[in-house]
Amino acid sequence: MNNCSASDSLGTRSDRTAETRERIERAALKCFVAKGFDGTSIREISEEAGVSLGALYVHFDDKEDLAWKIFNNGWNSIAEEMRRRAAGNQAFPVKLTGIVDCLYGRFERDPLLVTYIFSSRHRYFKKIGVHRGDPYMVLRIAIVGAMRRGEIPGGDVDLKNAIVGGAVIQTIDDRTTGRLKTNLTNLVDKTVDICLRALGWTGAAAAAE
Amino acid sequence: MNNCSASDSLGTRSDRTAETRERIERAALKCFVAKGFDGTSIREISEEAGVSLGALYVHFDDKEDLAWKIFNNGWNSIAEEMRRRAAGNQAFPVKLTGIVDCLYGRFERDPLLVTYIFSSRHRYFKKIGVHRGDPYMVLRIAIVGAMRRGEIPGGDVDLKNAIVGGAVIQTIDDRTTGRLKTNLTNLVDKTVDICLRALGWTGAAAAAE
Amino acid sequence: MNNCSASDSLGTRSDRTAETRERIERAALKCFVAKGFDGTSIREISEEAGVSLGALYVHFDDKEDLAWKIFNNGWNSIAEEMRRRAAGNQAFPVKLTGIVDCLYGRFERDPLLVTYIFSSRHRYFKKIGVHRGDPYMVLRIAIVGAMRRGEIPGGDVDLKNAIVGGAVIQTIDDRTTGRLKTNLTNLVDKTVDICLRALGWTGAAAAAE
Amino acid sequence: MNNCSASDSLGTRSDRTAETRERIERAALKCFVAKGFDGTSIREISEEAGVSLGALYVHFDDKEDLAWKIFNNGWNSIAEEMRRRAAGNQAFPVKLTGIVDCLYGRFERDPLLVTYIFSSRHRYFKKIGVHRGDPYMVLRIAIVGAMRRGEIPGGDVDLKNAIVGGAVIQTIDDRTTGRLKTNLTNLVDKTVDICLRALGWTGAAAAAE
DNA sequence: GATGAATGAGGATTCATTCAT
DNA sequence: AATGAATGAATCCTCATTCAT
Repeated sequence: MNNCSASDSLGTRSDRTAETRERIERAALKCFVAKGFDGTSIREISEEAGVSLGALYVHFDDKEDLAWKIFNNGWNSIAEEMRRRAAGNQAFPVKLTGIVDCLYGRFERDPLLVTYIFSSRHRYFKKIGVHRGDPYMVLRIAIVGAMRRGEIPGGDVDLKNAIVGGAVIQTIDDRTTGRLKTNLTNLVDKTVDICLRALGWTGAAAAAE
Repeated sequence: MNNCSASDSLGTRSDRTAETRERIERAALKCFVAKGFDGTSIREISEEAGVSLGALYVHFDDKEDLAWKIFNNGWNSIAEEMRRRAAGNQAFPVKLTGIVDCLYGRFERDPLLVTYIFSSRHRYFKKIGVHRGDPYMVLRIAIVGAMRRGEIPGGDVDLKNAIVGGAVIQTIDDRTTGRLKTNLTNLVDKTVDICLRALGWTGAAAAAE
Repeated sequence: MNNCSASDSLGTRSDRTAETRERIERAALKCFVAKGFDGTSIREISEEAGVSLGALYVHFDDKEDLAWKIFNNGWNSIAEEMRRRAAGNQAFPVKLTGIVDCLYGRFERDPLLVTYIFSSRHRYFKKIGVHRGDPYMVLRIAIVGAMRRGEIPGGDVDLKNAIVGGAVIQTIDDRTTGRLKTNLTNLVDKTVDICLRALGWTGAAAAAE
Repeated sequence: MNNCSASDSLGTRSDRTAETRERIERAALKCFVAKGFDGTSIREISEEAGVSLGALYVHFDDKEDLAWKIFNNGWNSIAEEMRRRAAGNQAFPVKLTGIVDCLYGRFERDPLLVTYIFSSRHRYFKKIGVHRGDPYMVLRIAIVGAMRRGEIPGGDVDLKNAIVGGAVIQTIDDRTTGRLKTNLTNLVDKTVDICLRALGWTGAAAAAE
């Protein structure tokens, strides 16, 4: 029924296959953010994606698999970028800036994905457990490292981690709900400053001496 | 709590009516937190509450009404307590301590309710709008007040509000997921300290001079 | 809870009881006509009647019993009046006028009841069967009598009965739906004239000779 | 009726789809006539049709949509045939014969449909309104035409329309309830005669002169 | 008699999933 | 790979009826 000529914009079969899969994922993302996982039906996703109902099951095992793959890809991709930017021997403020910039930048480039990741993360905590490389841990490791090196005072790692993590998440949340009007990429430095102060970072003073 | 007659543990008819309603609300709360609104069936709630399926509709219009009333009561109750504790001419640290203590205390006394409130709040933002007296605004007003009085430096109210608010919410979240093991009531002072530092509060230094 | 003094407008207990029953019947009548038997709930009836839900079961066995009693009382009452007006040795036109006048008059005095009777009659045909005295039969007997006496030509009793009966019923129906605007009591004579002509009545011509 | 391939009694997919839809409509028709709209459950219809419960919602929006489509198709189909048979310059008796023959013929060929149409028509009067081409109006227009041409005396169009219309409807009704035993197609001429007499038609006399 | 909370069977509808084409 | 009709379990909700007060 589909006779594709050589001049089609998407030539090969696998190109088209991948494109369909992509369309389904984007449609699902949009629906899940708007109405939640349970509030979204397979039919809605297929309509939003402009494909048939059955097409979904060609590319994904089931609805849960679809939601999971979108989450997991995004979660891992964010984690990977955060790890990269917080790696090495950079000073803590540089690492923190990398982490915040990664999240804020992602959000402004793809708000749907970041919103989905953060709002559905609880659903998958049991499944993903806690890995050295997940976003929570990347921040935690950076904080512990800063403490070890004396960049910030020690103690209460879990509390400080929660507070700095929550600060970033809530900023994104407030941006989504409209309470924050500024493009987040412009707030990276201020956010980092406030978090550094919260953590008792005194490097600037030291540097200034 | 009940005026019981000699012949029955729950005397009057209206006592029993109120008790049934209460049972349904607690059961719904438990289910909603465990499985989400859409993931919870009316039947599960009624079984958890130990009442018939139909009893639910004697006390609430529908499932949505039930969820809304639980949320709204809790939200208003928390807001009311926060307002009370942040009112008057107290110094900013005192107000902030009141706010944090209110939330942490509530959580430890009724974790289900606080978890439900915070995890379902997005669902109701459109419905409740932003009022002078809601939890978000109580904190914001305290921050603005502190800036006016020179207790903390000015600027970026929305960002600072997000950060401090997020800090508290995430602390509660981490407590729920087990990342934080300490009873939150023991973390009030430390949390307030960190938040004060984040906000650039210099009162202690000033006081020390 | 009800302490009725001697000065109450409805003094005795049985007066009040009868009044409640009446209120329920009228409320049910209104609801049944508006939304049908199945489309009307017991709760709606009790609200329309201004009594409690349970009150209904004090006066009637169940919903079906309520509907039946309203129907049966009305049906018998109409039949009884029709029998009386079509009785005796009067000329056929007089009898027919009595029948039509009875139905049209009833309708204009109590449209709800007559509408209910005619629209729910099929529901009860099995239960009431065909009696010598029911409305259908009263008309049929009058027609047969007129044939016997030579007032109208013979033959096709069932067809003629259907046609004359349908004529009257449809007139009422058209009045209900608004297709007929004239008060039916003003249409009695014309209706009778048309029916007489339909039945081949020649008495007027004979009388005129 | 179906183009069957060699390998299957119902060839194409769309053939089977249409057949399923048909089966559901016939099953619904049977149930609605037997037990009324409200008295019929979706499950009963699906069982009668020999399809799954969900199949109903593949072909119709909901129960109401199903009932409406059956009614509307039938109503329009009858109206269309009546219009055709009452069209042109034929003499009034011919037109009336066409109308009555159409209804009686339909009834004897498909009693279920005609019974359903007439017994559920009130339910849809608001929705369909009054159109030039609906069954009521076809008769009315024929009567008005006959008056204009002097075939029958003038006056009281609405009343006469009601009476003739009611005559036909009641005949069908009496046939359904068993009060009339004769096949209606044999009663067309007699019915028309009686109705013509009711309307004061004198053409036969004139023709006889 | 009157009340209305409580019951639970039954009804309409949705929805993830399958499978023949 | 893509389609969409078909399935039937599961869900929300309604409703007649009961019964303790």
